[in-house]
Amino acid sequence: MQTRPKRILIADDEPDILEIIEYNLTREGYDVYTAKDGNEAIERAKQLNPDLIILDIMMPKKTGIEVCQVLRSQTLFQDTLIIFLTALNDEMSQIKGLETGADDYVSKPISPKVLISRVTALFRRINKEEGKSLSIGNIGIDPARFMVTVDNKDVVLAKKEFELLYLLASKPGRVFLRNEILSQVWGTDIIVGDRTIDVHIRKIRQKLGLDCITTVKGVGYKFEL
Amino acid sequence: MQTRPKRILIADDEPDILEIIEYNLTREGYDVYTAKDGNEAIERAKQLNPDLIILDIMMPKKTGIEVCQVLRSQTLFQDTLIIFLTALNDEMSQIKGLETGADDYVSKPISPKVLISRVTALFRRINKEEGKSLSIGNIGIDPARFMVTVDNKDVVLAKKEFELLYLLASKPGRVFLRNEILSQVWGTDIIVGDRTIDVHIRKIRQKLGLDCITTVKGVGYKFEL
DNA sequence: TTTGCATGGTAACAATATGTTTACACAAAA
DNA sequence: TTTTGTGTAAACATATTGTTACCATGCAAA
Repeated sequence: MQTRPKRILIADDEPDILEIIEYNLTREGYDVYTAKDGNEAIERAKQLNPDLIILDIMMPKKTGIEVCQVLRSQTLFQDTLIIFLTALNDEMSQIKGLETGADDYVSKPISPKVLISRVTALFRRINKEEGKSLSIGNIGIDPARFMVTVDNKDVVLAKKEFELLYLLASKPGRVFLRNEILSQVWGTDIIVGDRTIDVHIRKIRQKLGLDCITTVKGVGYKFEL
Repeated sequence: MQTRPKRILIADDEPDILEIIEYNLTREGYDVYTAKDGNEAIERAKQLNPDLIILDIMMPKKTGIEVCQVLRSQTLFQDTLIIFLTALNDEMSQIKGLETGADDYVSKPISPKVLISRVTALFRRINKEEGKSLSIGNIGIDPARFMVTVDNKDVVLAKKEFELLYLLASKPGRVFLRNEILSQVWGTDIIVGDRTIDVHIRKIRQKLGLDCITTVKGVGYKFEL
């Protein structure tokens, strides 16, 4: 299924950074557009309706955070992906503290490889959410409605629970290592204990009322009826 | 599928940092080596051929960036992973870091947890080589599912059992010495008794219900139908 | 605001699967 | 026969996971 190239808007006031990112993302097959300050970012976002916006925090006219807030207040950009570029650690913590509605953060200095991997990861995540519902045996998983059904009866899962189940069910039978699960569901930077996975697995098993998740000791978990 | 421990070279002129990183990564099971300036880093890299090099930017003799450039110019280090350690706000090194082809960066002050998570993430990304499934006669061995099938019936093996079987089956007919088996499945550091292999072999034979592993007395074992 | 609830993370402990060693029987070779 | 190596079962130790309870947080309703 061939889709149109994803449109990416980058806003940063440093031409070097802009150029490097543009070069790398273009090479990956994206349609890349640029803006060099906050106001231009908003303006171009409106005319381009990009799939992803990469915002530097420190920009003239409007900061990335302000841009994000402006955009998020409009329904058009409700689902647009936004990545923040941050230079400083305290910026990072500041952002994370705030409810900014960004989908990811990348700190400077930017490694093109890391950025690309984050971008593709984000698009992949979105594709999954848009992907049609999974149906394995008597279990239905509908990312669009964020719902799971067992024997056509609705089961309500919390966010993390759902994401975890969806990940496992996306490749039934395949074993997911604990590491894989952590980075896919929790992200690479977030550090949580090992027991966390167990607890969520348990909750899923409990709520679904059937044993569709198999433990592979010393390795990970897999979805299996 | 125990692979040899990944080799990591850390270069930093601050002994404290070096020690903290070394301690944490060693505890994670990596083989860790250190260097305290740029020249030593290059030298040790050449003799060790590490899988990952962690370079502080600010070092005597040669900066991390220079080290990176030197190494990257050689085909041997073309695919070696490189992580930069950067102090905050170091704009210059940021820009140059981008051009030198580092795979990731971690900013100081260093959180061991974050560093470890980045390191494992990097290795995982590189490790796309998931073992291939084997199929010998009526036996199927699928590392992705961590499953063995005999006549299309699933057989559940424990981790070590699976790894052992996978090793033997990877080269049917070939005899693996007890030493080889130990180092491949258990690793070089771990010391276990001789009977341990026997016991696992026995469990595999038992679970598979057929004799596909042949004993070569005084030598080792081989997989054979 | 306060309250209550849902969520998610963690610690502590229990339960269980797995791995290792021991001990000994047996078979083959010297 | 003696020696050496291997198979087997059971005991033991350990690692891994399951489970529960508790706390912090955020959010929504009152």
